[in-house]
Amino acid sequence: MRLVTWNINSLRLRMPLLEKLTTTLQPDVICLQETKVTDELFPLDAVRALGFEHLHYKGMKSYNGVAILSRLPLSAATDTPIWYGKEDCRHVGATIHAPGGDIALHDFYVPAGGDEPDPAINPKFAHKLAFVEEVTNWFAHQKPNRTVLVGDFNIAPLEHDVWNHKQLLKIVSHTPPETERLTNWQQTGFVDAMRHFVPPQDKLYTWWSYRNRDWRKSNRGRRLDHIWVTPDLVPQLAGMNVVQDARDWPSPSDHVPVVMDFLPLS
DNA sequence: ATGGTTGGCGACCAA
Repeated sequence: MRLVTWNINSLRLRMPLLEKLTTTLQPDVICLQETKVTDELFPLDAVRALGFEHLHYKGMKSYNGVAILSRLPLSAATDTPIWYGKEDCRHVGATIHAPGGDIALHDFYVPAGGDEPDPAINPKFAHKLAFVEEVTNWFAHQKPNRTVLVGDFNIAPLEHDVWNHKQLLKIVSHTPPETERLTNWQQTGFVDAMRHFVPPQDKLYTWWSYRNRDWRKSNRGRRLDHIWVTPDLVPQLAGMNVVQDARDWPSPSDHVPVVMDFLPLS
């Protein structure tokens, strides 16, 4: 099974890029964030035409929005909480009925958190911290197995998940309050599947700001997108690929897709 | 300390 996570930054604008991703990489499941489209306006026919017959999505006008596109049958989760009391379309869950057995899948778009890393003066940062805490508590009260968490977590937890660790310690996405909370969330029972393939001392990015003339030359990236799995799935991990070329596709998202291959389950 | 760019929408805000 080939799984992709991608913050597409407007699904309707980037349908041609979704098609390119699909034809070149042939994923079985794609998790999208920032679809920026209401459910009524979701491009259902175009997505089905790419081979994704099984869908679960939740969108709103202008902001946020998450979607799971699948070639494999799925059952949409109905027990996902309303985080921070806001129905703002940052999480969908589903059970994927894969050939070797079911896999639970969660697709998250964690709040970006604004610019000022102080929850007392920045409500967006307070929202971000509380969101991660609530999600952590939810998973802490479960015994997850055969579970995959993906998405744009908007936090780069490790020193080499950013281009300059020291300089970014005060920048939202890499501050200690965020990275500590992300670690706590992960420790509710998950393994960082991307770092399973790339050692922590190697740089690893999935996002490069639009605000760079030449993103490749400056290479001021961050790893904001993640794939976590429960330990029982680690033996099934077969390969990982950050599709860095997608940052140069026509009219690109500022995030690139991350691909994870799983061996058949038994 | 500041500016750099993009998307969505509607005459700015979020990232």
